[in-house]
Amino acid sequence: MYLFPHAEPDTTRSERPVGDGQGRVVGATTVLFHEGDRADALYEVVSGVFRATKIFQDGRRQVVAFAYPGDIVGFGHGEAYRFDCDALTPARVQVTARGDIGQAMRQRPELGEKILAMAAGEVASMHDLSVLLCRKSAMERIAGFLVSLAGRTHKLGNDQRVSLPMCRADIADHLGLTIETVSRSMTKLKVRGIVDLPDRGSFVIRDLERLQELAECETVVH
Amino acid sequence: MYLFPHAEPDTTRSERPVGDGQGRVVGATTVLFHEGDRADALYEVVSGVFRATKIFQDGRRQVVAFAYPGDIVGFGHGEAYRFDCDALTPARVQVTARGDIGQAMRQRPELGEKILAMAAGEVASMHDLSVLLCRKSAMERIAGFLVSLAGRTHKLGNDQRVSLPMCRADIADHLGLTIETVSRSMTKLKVRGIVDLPDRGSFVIRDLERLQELAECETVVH
DNA sequence: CGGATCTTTGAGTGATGTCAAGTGTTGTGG
DNA sequence: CCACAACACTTGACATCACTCAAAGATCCG
Repeated sequence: MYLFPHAEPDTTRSERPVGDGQGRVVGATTVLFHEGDRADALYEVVSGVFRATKIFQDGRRQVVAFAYPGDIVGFGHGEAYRFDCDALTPARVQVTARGDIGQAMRQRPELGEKILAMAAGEVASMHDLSVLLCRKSAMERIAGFLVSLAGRTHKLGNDQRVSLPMCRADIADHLGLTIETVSRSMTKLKVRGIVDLPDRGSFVIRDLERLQELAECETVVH
Repeated sequence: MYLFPHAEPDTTRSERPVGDGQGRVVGATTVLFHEGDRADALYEVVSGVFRATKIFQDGRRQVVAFAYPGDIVGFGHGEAYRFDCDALTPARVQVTARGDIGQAMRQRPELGEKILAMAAGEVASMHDLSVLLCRKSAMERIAGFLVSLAGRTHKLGNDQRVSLPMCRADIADHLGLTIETVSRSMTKLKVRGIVDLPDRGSFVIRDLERLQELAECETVVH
């Protein structure tokens, strides 16, 4: 269900939309927008995974969020986008020009409540992130992150292969750790038999209960 | 300017509103709501400072936000509030019953855009928090926090006394540090002549430039 | 004045960051 | 199909920063 199914995809960008009624199709590494660009569109992820990244002068990077199908990116910005956003996998997005929102709301006031709900979702996920960052140990953050990923991809159970489309550096910059610490923590989880790491791009939860114990604080699953 | 100036204050709570047209008056330590309460009202801070706190099973605490005049609390929750909120100082809040929002939006669709802006502000402040938490060193977090406080109270300059209504434990739990580390970092800032700490409840920036250098990454000032 | 609470300061420890080397994987061009 | 380069990931050794535990000031409030 799209909030604004009548909205035209934004054709002013370099990546041309492929009109198939399913929204714009983009390849991996496609940039949706850069920090500082005029925030003139919302993107609902239809398929694939996106990465929202903020880069600081000193070269440090924060991965603000990973966006999965159903998530909306480009919300909660003012005039300009506050971070870069690019695709980690081939993906599809539903684009809504921002100007259309006010218009749509005037026509269909009940949309306001949907927008409220969207806002709540966005704020909630930021809460989750800051909760994750406040957890003291690297292990807790990693465990929490993996549980959250499994939940978002509807594979929150034992022995299901969960895709891990982001690299270690992305995870590290998301959790405020180094790639070495991420690697060591994951290895430790593997050695303890809590997860399996069949290859770079995926993981399997072998003992969800213990993983959740490690994650400790209630992990909000979307 | 209030979004819903016609809204009646919520009279169902233990703290009775004092109807003076300026919203409800509350004393320090007054609880606006607890985590888990039905999220049926928004609160705009008119004066004073509030604290949003999340407490975990293991006893750890996260201070999700400090709310200053102009800030809106109670936004971005679903059915139930996601954290506790109480006053750090005597304060006034403008209360809007949540049911009134949908109603108000139907009547005045242009409100939708205001709500969008509110959501943007809420999301932005959560971004800022996670940025703060990702900064590696304790010093950067403290410096960033002090700069942010000075900005929010419109005293972002040298030699102005800025109120510090929250205790060290609140700061620590906000920044993901311990009170000892907070204390040591503040002392170090004082020794270096960057800030002055005339008493518990306030600080004075003596060298804004150096403080901002320590905070490094762009600190968004509200 | 005295107790309670908050804050500061000190000493020691441990987790995570840093630096560095080594292994594995992917993709390209011969 | 293989060789090689580029990149991603893992592992190890060491250093450092922040946490823990402990005690000693400050400040507040009766």
